[in-house]
Amino acid sequence: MPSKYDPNEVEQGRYDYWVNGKFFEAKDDESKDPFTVVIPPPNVTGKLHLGHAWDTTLQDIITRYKRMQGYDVLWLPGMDHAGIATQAKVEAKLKEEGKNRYDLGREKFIEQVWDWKEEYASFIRKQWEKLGLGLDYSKERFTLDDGLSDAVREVFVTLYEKDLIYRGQYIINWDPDTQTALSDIEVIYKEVQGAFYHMKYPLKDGSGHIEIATTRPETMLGDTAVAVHPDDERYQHLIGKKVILPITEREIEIVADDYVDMEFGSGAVKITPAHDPNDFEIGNRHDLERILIMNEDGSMNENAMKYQGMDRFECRKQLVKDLQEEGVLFKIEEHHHSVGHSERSGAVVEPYLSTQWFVKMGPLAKAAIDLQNTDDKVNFVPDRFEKTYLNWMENIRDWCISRQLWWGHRIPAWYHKETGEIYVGKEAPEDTENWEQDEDVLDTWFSSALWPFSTLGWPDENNQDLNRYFPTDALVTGYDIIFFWVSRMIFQSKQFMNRRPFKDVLIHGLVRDAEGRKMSKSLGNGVDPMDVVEKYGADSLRYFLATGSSPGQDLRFHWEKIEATWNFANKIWNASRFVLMNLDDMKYEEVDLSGEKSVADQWILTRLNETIQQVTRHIDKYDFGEAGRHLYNFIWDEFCDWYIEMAKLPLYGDDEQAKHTTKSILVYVLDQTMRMLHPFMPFITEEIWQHLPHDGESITVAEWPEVNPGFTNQKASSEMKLLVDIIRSIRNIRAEVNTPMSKEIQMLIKANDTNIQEGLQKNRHYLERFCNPSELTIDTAIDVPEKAMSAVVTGAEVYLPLEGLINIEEEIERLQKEWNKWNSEVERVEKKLANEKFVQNAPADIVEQEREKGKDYEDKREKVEQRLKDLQS
RNA sequence: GACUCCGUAGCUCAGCGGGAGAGCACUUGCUUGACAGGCAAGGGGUCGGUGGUUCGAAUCCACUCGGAGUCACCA
Repeated sequence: MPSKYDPNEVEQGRYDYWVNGKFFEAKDDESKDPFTVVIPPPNVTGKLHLGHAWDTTLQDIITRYKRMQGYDVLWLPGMDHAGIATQAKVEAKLKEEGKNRYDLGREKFIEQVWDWKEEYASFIRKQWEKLGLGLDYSKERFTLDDGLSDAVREVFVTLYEKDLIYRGQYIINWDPDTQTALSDIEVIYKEVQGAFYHMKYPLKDGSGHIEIATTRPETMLGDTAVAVHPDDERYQHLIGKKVILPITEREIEIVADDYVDMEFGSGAVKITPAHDPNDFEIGNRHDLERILIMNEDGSMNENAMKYQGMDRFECRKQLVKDLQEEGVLFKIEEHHHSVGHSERSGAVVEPYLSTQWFVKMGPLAKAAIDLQNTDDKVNFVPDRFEKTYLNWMENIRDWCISRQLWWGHRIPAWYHKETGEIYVGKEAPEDTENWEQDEDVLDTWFSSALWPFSTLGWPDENNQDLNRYFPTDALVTGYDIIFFWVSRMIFQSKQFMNRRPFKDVLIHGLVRDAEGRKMSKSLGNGVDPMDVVEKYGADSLRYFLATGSSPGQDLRFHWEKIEATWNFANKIWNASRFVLMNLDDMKYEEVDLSGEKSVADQWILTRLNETIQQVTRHIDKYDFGEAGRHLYNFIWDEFCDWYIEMAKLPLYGDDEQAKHTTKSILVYVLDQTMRMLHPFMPFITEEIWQHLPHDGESITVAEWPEVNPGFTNQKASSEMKLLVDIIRSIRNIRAEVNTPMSKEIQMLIKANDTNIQEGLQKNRHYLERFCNPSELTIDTAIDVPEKAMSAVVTGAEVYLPLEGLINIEEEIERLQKEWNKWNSEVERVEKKLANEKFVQNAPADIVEQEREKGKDYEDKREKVEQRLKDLQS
């Protein structure tokens, strides 16, 4: 093994070994409990970003952990066809070639998209490989697979038959760029600096005019009324009268409607039922005409008269100019307001009258909300996101699911060529020549909503996978898609499986750049996860992602942190190198922990137990950060800094029995530690595990460590603590008086009692190795030399006669400070214990702890005080 | 307008009812037989503010200041 950890070397070929060994495949093993996770299917539009890397790393940790715990784990991979996004990419590619999708025709175009899909799918699989994800490729799915498409049709038809899907003419969000309808959540509202245009519409009877204001003046071409509040005294006399709409010269009526806010603007509102959702409602109440004034591409249509053919924004400019000249438009105010933009294309979304398909959300949402009051509820982690979810569900509106695209699931509805009758079914009507299928496809999220069960074989209810692996156990995703996906999976699963789709949903945040900004193409601040893997290895990236923040919080990307994680990996690498170098070809069968153990042995085994307990507990709670920190501290601060150093004594000594036990413990502890670290850092742990004496083919299927109560030894722990305290205090003094470790000095240790003295005698070899004394005296009574540095630890005092090096005044000053420290501690504890309420109310063990601390502090204070007296006399 | 999150060491973040922690940065020393990307020792914080609950608050509650976000409304 090289002395420097080289991730590329370590990761090379490892994934193939895992995949070929089928370690990641669900075993359908009835003797084990199943544990299922379905991957949030990435879009086949492009490459994975750090957000994906984070999301999948968390899932990999969960599934590797459960697999090691003996579950029959299924982690199902797959991808999403991502309707608008993918189609847009392919259309952009065509545009470069000077073509568009209509040149190709539907069939040819879709063939091209499939080519694109295949290309990116293999790219994504390559990235999953680089990240080391333990996916079961034998069960990989794609949202447009036959089975999943079958599920989509089944759901559509069933909901239609239950009146939960309907077709109708409503105001929807229209994206004139991609020329498709969008659902409410695909619209992003952005604050923009716009204008408020004030206009006067003349009354037909010539008795004056009525003032209205709008932010979208071009829509006036489609106005079919002006509305005022029925109680508004200013306008009482005008209700029912007609105004002449400028430009078009159409007569429109002044109507009264409660919707109008008297306080806002002039209190009169122009009504454009075909271009505004509120106006649409008002139009329905007053039976108003709906005049559409735009084409689907955002240009003005024939109803816009002389503006026909102009783009909507160009029309706005020209119209404003014309209206100003006519004196209709008399004021333009600056106005800050939010305007909807297409999530995909960025185009300003047009509220647009259109015939579309909708999911009636009321009953579905109610069932999903009610589910949360049952034992079958979805457990959100962190739980605050349940509130986010419920808030949204409670205020949900019907879901527009048809999209004017070609790439996606074609809506299973046919229209009779002559009668116009609608037929909805999984297959085309038999007399197919008389029918035309709906041209549109379904919202991508319509199919993703079925993902947890459609991937497992539904609607075939006898499917084995479905029966064994559904409901799934955990879903991991970012808070940004709770509405898009999580909530929709819940209500669809409730509707079709009558169960929750997953027990737990682990919500994480967003990856941001070092300054806390979102990573975006326009800012150019994105980091490619593959670059990180290239430079520092997948293990470093994964450990950073898993431990860099707490559940639900965002995560800032810092190269320095990745580097720090690499250092950790390098530390592990070298510790393992040390262990391996000292094993002398020890075989797995030769590992033997039954021999007599040193304090260090007993201590490290005790700490290992505690670490197993903590790490397991934290992973169970999805607290990967805490789990990682326990491992980090155990490996670096305890195993490397102390145990390995202490193990060098027996290893370099000639007690063969002790040597064998030490080697066994090194192997055992390292093995157990590598297992716990494996879900976080799969590559390096597998590499090390393979080098260690081991049993089994791969650490991926090794058993998760369990606490061994026989190994916990508190007495050894306190003996160890005393040794560490003494060693530290001596190092401390050496540093204080600039006496390097290489220089031998005399050491006197005064033990508080004979027990302690015997313990220290037994372990004096450690003190000799770590402190380098010229002479080491351990006794309960010692003659304290006049000129000496001293330290007080729990159970003992340390004296280092350092004549010539010691500055009495400085030493007195130092001791004075120490005395102050102990004194304030004593006072604090005394005050606490003097408080009757504390003694009465606090738990007994806490009170007892305080009493013991108090004794210890008093003892230390007294010893420091005595030392001060000696020096000052 | 409703809701949520964050404010802890110079920086990035843990901890979330019983004595302030980590990584990086900083200071000093070290050719210690795994690692100088290392080892050893150290400096550094009235845990945003004010009240309250409690024997005890960084941790729970209320208010408040500052930052971020989600949803709704926006003629």
